Amino acid sequence: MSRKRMTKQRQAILQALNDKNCHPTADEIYFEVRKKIPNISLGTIYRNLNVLLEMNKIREIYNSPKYARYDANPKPHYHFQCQKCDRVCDVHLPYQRDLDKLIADNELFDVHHHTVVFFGLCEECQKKSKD
Amino acid sequence: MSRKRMTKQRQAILQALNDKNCHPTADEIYFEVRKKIPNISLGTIYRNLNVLLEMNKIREIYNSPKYARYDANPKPHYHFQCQKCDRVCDVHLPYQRDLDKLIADNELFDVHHHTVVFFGLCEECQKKSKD
DNA sequence: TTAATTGCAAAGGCTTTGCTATTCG
DNA sequence: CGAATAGCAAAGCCTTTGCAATTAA
Repeated sequence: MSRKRMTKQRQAILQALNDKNCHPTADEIYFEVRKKIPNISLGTIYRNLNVLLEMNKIREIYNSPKYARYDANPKPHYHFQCQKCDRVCDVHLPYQRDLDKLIADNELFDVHHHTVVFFGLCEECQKKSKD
Repeated sequence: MSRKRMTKQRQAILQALNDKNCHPTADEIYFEVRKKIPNISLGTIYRNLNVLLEMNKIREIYNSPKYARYDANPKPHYHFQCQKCDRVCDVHLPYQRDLDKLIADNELFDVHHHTVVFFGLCEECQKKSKD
């Protein structure tokens, strides 16, 4: 990893992210930062977000897969995703319905359901990393 | 919603999804189904997956946002996403570290962490829907 | 000075869509 | 027969990347 600078663009992006209480998309950050740096480009936004991720200054929400995955079981249940091979499997932990109620009671949201995804290494990738 | 048919293509896609124990991407389904219907097109795969979603025969994993969202807080915590306006906010429920251990003890996965996302209506969208 | 970074524009990669021909019911 | 669906290809949309000019350290 190369030595990182703190450019005014990178500074402004981090600032914009800190000012938002909800979690913006790259595009929303772009519009926010353009108030201060009108000619900043969207490419710069994306590049800086990726640098800030590398530096562990920010997080990407969900670490979700870059493209859709489908499940033939429509009942709510939890998943595991391997961080190495991206495989997604079911997890045998019953759906915790009381969590929805807990949130609904403590926040102003009207909660319908929730999803849980565990991340780590699947059996096969654990074996491979021992080689 | 229009009256749905059960074409051999739709049938084969559903079959392929049921046969996989892990959760495939559209592309993986495409390659699987082509063994039976060699000239099926990727557009048909996507269109049918969307129809099957509408019919509640299958689920899309995560219901995650279509594009990345960023978070200035790198510590693990849970999120709420509004199903109407897509806004993503923090939820004040402490990270349940014991869940990771529970899964690691009961499955063959090496679990590092997990994410939780609650879905429902945010305060503003609840108000709007009363109008 | 010089390696990192920016802007711009083009390219990538997954997903959707328009159109015509087919096919299920 | 008529509406829904398939195939094909083009378009869309978010994100990444190549390149020459600029800038932080």
